[in-house]
Amino acid sequence: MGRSSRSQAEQNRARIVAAATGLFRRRGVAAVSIADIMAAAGMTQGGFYKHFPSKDALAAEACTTAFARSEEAWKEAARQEDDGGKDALRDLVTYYFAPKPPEKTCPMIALGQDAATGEADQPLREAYREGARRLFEAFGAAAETNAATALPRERVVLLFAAMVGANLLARAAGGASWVEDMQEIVRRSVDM
Amino acid sequence: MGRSSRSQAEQNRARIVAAATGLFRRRGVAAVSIADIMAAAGMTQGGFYKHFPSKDALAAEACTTAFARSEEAWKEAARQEDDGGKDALRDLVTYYFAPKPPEKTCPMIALGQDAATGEADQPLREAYREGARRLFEAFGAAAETNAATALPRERVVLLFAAMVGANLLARAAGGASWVEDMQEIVRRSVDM
DNA sequence: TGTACATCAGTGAACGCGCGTTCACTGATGTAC
DNA sequence: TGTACATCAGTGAACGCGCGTTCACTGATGTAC
Repeated sequence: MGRSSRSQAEQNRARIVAAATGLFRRRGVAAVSIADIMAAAGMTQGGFYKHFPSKDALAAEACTTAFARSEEAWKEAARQEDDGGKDALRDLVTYYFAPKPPEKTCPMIALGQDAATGEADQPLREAYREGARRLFEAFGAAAETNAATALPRERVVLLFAAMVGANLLARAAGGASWVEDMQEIVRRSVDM
Repeated sequence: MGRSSRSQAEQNRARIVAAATGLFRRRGVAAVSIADIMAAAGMTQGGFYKHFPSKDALAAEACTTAFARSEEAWKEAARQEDDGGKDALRDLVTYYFAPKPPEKTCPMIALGQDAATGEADQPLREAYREGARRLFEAFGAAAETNAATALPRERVVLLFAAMVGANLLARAAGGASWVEDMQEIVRRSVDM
């Protein structure tokens, strides 16, 4: 096992980022070790520092990736054609509340603790702010796709906050029935 | 320094729980060590296990305490007389969004990651579920104090979710202007 | 009430362990001629 | 194109450190007579 080619190394780096992104969305940054990440990427621990200067640097990059993947999925969900594309926002919220494997947990929720606890100027915090802003804008864009049923801006903002809050509680409070009711109410509120 | 009296020991135990409650609300359970807690309580590390069988056991108890303190504060805020007690829900939401020292962070947000990541039957998870349910009920009760402006149940549930979501984002995304707008919109939505 | 002794809350050092990071080494890859 | 050498991606063991937990010890507290 000697030196890898440039393109192989590039692929390996991408595998590390992908593995980290999934693990961080599952458990948060702090609860995942570099050994965990490298094992998930199919390499040994020592090679990590050939690609990243520190865990924090990877955390920031993986955070950006997590939000980018999430944003793509949101846009895909809002673009769905099964209702003629008329209820983009409803499709988005339905997708957001649908059961998903833990490595697809919403990064706003999964990385919230890490972003909140870190230093104010930490790259992770900046990546979180930027990523959350983009999700917020994607939500607003979905709300505007159908002019006939356009919602007032205040209602859109309220729905976004409610959607995030309901999923935080769903993740933390397990299958409590009042939380499931809450998700259903938020979902229905999009139509009103 | 020999044996403490029973009442002194009882006080010391309470100081450990109080210190842990504040630290956990600041940084979450995982990011706080027993050495941190015992130092904050003014004792040395070794004495911890004279009061608790493990960190997890303290975590569950401190989680219960965190929610109880939060519930008391909510009820106090909703009971305020400066507007004649007519807008209990508005007072509650205003209190919830008001800047607070980090050791008074909402436990639904601060402990969400720990509750979500832990085992399903973990005592911490159970304490979180129970605590969150009680805050939800306290919110509902505040919404019902003034029959003249009583809100439909669906609206109350939506507002609760939105309030929690807005504060999660405020904590994680720092002082982003769209998040501050969001808090203001949620606060105003109580009046409509 | 006073004395003798058992109890046990708190101390401070130590335990094994997993963490993030470093390092000497390997050998295929990339480069210079 | 072929040869000689420098580079460096990945390995696997080690580093110091802080974690949760354990333990021998101390001496004031609580108890029995």
